[in-house]
Amino acid sequence: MTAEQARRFRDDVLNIVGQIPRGKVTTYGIIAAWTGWPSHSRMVGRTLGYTPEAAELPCHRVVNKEGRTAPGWGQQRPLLEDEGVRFKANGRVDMSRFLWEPNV
DNA sequence: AGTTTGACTGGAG
DNA sequence: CCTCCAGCCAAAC
Repeated sequence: MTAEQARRFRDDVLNIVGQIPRGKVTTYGIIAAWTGWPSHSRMVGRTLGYTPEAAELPCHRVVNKEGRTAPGWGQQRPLLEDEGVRFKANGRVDMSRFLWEPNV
């Protein structure tokens, strides 16, 4: 991955996160696939955690594919519940109802 | 330049 | 439900 590609990847990730509607969530894998780098789901998480601009975005609306919130970020669940996202008894987001995917 | 590290995923036990 | 492992791969050590 060249520096140029890395920059576009980061920009795409941030752009997508900014488009997640209130009350919806999406996954690292979906974002990675949409950028054209489907095997970079871990890079999506890294980008959100280490890029300052991510703080301006609703990055709490990004969860893993099983609907689990980010480790070490206890505020994420309350933030989601405040905007209507329901969690199942097992502590995971009800993905069948709240998953959002980017429009092509 | 080699090793470790994850805001991941999928499968095994 | 849990943990562990393999594959993943750029970034941080």
